Amino acid sequence: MPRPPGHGPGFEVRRQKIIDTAAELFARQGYAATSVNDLGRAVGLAKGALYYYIDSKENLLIEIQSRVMAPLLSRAREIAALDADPLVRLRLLSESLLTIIFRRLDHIWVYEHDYRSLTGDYLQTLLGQRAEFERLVRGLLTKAMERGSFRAVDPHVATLQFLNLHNHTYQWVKPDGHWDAAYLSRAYCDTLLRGFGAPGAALPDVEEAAEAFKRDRPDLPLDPEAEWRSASVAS
Amino acid sequence: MPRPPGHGPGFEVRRQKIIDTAAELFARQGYAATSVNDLGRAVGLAKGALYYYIDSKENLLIEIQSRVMAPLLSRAREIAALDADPLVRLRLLSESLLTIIFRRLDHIWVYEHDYRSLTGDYLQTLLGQRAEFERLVRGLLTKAMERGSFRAVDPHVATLQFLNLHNHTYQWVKPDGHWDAAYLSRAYCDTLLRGFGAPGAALPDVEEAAEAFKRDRPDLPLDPEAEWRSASVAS
Amino acid sequence: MPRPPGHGPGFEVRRQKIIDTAAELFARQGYAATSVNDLGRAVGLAKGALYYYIDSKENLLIEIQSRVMAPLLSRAREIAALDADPLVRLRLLSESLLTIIFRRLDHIWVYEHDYRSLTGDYLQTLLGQRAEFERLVRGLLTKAMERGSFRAVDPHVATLQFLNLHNHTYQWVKPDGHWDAAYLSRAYCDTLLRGFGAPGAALPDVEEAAEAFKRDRPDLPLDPEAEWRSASVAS
Amino acid sequence: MPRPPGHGPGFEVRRQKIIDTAAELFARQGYAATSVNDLGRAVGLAKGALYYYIDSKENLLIEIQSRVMAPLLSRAREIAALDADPLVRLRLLSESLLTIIFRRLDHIWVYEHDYRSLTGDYLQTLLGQRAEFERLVRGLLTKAMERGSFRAVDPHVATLQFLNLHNHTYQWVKPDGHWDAAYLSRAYCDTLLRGFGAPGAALPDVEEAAEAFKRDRPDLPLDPEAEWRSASVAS
DNA sequence: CATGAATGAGCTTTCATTCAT
DNA sequence: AATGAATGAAAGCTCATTCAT
Repeated sequence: MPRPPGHGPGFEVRRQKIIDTAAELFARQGYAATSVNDLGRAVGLAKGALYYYIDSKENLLIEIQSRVMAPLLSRAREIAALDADPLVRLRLLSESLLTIIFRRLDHIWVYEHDYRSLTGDYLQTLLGQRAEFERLVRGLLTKAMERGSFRAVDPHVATLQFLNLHNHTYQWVKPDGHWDAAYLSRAYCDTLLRGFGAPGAALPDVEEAAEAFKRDRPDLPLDPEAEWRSASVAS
Repeated sequence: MPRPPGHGPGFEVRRQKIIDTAAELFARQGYAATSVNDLGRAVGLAKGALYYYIDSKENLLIEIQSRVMAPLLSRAREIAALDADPLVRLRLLSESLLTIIFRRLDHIWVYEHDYRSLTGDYLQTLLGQRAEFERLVRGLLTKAMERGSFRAVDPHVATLQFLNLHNHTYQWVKPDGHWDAAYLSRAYCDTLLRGFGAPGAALPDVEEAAEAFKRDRPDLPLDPEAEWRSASVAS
Repeated sequence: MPRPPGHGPGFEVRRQKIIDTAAELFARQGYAATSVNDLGRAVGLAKGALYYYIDSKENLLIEIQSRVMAPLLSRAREIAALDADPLVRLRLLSESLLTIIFRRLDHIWVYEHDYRSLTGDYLQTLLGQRAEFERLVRGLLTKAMERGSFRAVDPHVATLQFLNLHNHTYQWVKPDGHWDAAYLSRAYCDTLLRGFGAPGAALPDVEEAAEAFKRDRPDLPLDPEAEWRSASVAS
Repeated sequence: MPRPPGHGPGFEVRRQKIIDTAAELFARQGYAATSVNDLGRAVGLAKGALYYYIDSKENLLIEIQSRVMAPLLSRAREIAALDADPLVRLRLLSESLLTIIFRRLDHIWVYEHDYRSLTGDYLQTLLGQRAEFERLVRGLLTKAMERGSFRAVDPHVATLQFLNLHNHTYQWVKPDGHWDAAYLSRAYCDTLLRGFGAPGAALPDVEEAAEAFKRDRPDLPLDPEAEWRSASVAS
């Protein structure tokens, strides 16, 4: 997103801080119920000054959506491409998704709640990205069925169960509670893998395999460096 | 909810129509983003005339929430009190919940999305009712564990999985699609009962038992007569 | 004020009741802050039915003003024309004015407070009537000076003192308190007659003379029959 | 009343101008009958911009009431505490009150007419301040009776006469007429002191004594510097 | 006589956005 | 880089009034 030329070094830092704060407010009060005034007060900047950093209120919403979508999709692509049992990949994908939810709960609230306030092109882009994520999940589930690990169920319905189970978590999770992403991911996958599992099939030790991957690549659930690289995600 | 005295016979009919329309608009655009003007245009009434039927915009939200909560909770209580295997009761509860979601998708959107726009007493009441529903689910899950049908898992986490799976459905379901509430309920419970099931336990034929109940009481998932009786739910 | 022809016998009764109630509400809440709805509720009539009896909200204000002005001015003319010492006539006029204030405090509130909400012709008429009342008072005061009962003071300023003293009473008087119109009138006139009195002049026993008049004509302060004859007052 | 931080130098000036204009409009049309739109038009500002300066319409009313009450009560306290004959103090208090009425006639209109539109805490505060003022007057009248300067009359009724006489002046006075506060005060006190005076008592030369005080303290009737300092009045 | 229903203008207030400085 | 000031549109809601029945 190109800016007018000649910005000082602090520009981007402050800009990111503003988006952070916006996510917090939008999550707490809703996008429509949060005023630009509220945001200005929260970041300690007069309304006029805010517009030096942001283009519009809707643009903030877009940025927040991107911040969720970009790392999520980039990690999902990577995990789906791993050379590992589909069950293990599902387990890793689950933890990656839950990790983002735990780390940036407010962004997720906005992502889940207010994406329908978006209009025009960006909404289309976003829906496309959501569809891609869904396809990645479905691909793994289908592979597990083909291998005989899972019963033959409608892959679409199975995918939606996977997504329901994970995506609704933001509604009640508390980031500083006594559960973490790894714990919940294990519990969810326990249910799903058994639930989808073919009657006779002996499921591999998914947990151990996932552990091994995470030992090698601690950034696998969520890259901490590029965490909020809001670079647009090529679809 | 008694109205000021002296309203003609058409009053209540039109009033219900207005609430219906409001649910539709709120679902599509969000509560905060829908103006009373929009609603007036949609029902073909000037803004002023609208207020002849409604008390306030927030009151519409309350009515919509009640229309979801009242039948849901009343049915849930009844099902939980049935003399049947907890697994069967879970299956019936699942279908009841999904039936409401299918029948009044727009109400559910509002119910799930905009309950945080409520203020004051009613919000407290609503949260209390949601908590009661959650307790009913947890009670059945716990009983299934005590009987040895389910593995010993954290009942709280199990409850949340049940709710995640069902409650997120509104996000993608299409009421006129090729799935119905019974089909989805079967799929969800297939996953959950197997997923939670104790390794050696032979699960009973839940589907057949549930069918029997529904044959006897076709209104069990959702009473069609009193469907939207928005009578307040005694807590 | 001619009505559409063919009104039943109860019409005028109910109409008067409505004006009474309006005066009560206007006095309590102010003319602008009282809605036609409030009035309807107070008289137990739907808004639509009200307009069968009244022409408009402003018209109510006019009627209330008339109900004060008509008896006040009619009595004032009569008293001013009496064959009696000007001091006695002032005393009788004072009591007449205070009697109206006590009897219809709410009308007086409206009269004093909201006459400026009137527009057009009627406001002019009303101001003319107020001026006439003022002239009657001034006439009596002037006569008292000419006779040497009063010091020579600016008659205009003296008149305004008389009016200030009486007309502001509505602000704090309580009709069911332990003072009545006669008591206050005596107190006010005590102050005024002594205050205006010429240094050497021996003031007559005004109280006794006034008593005599009232014995003969108990209706002198305020005609109870024609009390609210809202017939328009010829100016 | 500190404003949100960071207002330019012109802010307070314009703010005061707006309150002035509001007083003018409220006086002419009444508080309830004056719209924020009217006010905006009168000060040449769009409705939205007005709210940059004011908090609410009711707040304007509060400020106007304060502008009357604060200087009035502060001066009244000071005068009541003077070491002088109660009659002289009454004379000074009278002139102080009339001076405020002359100087800010529109504020007084609002003060007298629309105080009942106030709600909540501020109304209570205001009524308390009005009661205090009344107590100060009554105190002086009582002292004059104790000294034998005045006849023994009901102090409450005497107080109300003092207040009626002065407070109703706003109804007809014209600030640019040929009378001023000093003239009217002299006339009113002439009437009251003689009217209340004990039969045999030789009243001191109140006018001369009052003149002496005013020569020493030209700001005694009304401090011109802090004239509209709307600082809250400690009760 | 009286009602329920409707309207359109107006109310107070908040909003996202702009811009000269 | 940031501010104070301004705008015009729109928000939720109330109002006086009308009228078919």
